[in-house]
Amino acid sequence: MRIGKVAEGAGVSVRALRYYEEQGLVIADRSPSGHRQYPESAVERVKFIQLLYSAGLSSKAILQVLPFLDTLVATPRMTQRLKDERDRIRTQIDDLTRARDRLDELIGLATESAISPATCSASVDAAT
Amino acid sequence: MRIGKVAEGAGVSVRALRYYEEQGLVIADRSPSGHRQYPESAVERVKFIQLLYSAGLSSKAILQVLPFLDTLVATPRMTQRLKDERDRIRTQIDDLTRARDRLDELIGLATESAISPATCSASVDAAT
DNA sequence: CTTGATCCTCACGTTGACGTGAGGTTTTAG
DNA sequence: CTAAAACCTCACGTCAACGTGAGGATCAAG
Repeated sequence: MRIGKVAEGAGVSVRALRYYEEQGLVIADRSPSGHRQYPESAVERVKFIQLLYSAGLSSKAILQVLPFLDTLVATPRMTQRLKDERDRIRTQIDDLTRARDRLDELIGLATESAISPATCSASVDAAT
Repeated sequence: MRIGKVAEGAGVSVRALRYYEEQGLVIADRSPSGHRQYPESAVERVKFIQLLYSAGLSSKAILQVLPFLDTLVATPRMTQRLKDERDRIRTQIDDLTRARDRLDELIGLATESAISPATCSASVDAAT
């Protein structure tokens, strides 16, 4: 597979794939002419990388976790990193949940005050 | 209240408070000598701003929803913005939850392979 | 053989929320 | 009164994950 197809399949840009290689996250063979050659599995791998990025992991953090996908052997260091990141994600979920609840409150108040057409006409009626 | 106390109370840097003012998120009076003067309520306000930042809102987005806190009057535009951001946070929570679950899987596999001391000695026993 | 699509390697540009001095004034504790 | 602490305004630095040309080679189709 060439880079364009992988990009399309994984839903990322070609530039992103080159960047991932630069970071050591994806390894690509080269054709004699220098074009990158990816195995089919690269698409899934990149999707997983994207998942971790969207979860807020840095390239370095991903780099420390990815080898496990390949070898299925975890050093204590890798296991710890996995747990650390999971815990970080947990607290971030909690933060987001709090923020969402606060926004829900505000939206409640906002839509309440938005009934003002009726409320307003009522008070206008009362005023007249 | 002066800037240092607000920073301490809200758990942010002095620089951050100046930045918030620059963005129009916090308004501060000035003493005759030019020092910023905040009302007590500034601490809670800044905490709320931090909550929104940590939820991924940009300064501009915060600027569009904050007036509601002051006036308790929401324009349709503000209400829509509130809903948009809440929905964005919802999907982000979903993304994070998926990522957390994937990591939990991996941690499961990792700790499983980490029982290898016993497993290993067992297989060593079997091998001998 | 040619041309348009795809690929390559530099290498600088972008964005947001601050960090970090530089150089100077004001406040406060003793 | 004096020194340290706190404050002020510029204004440049940072960091990560790419975006965006520049300038050129390679590939697939007709």
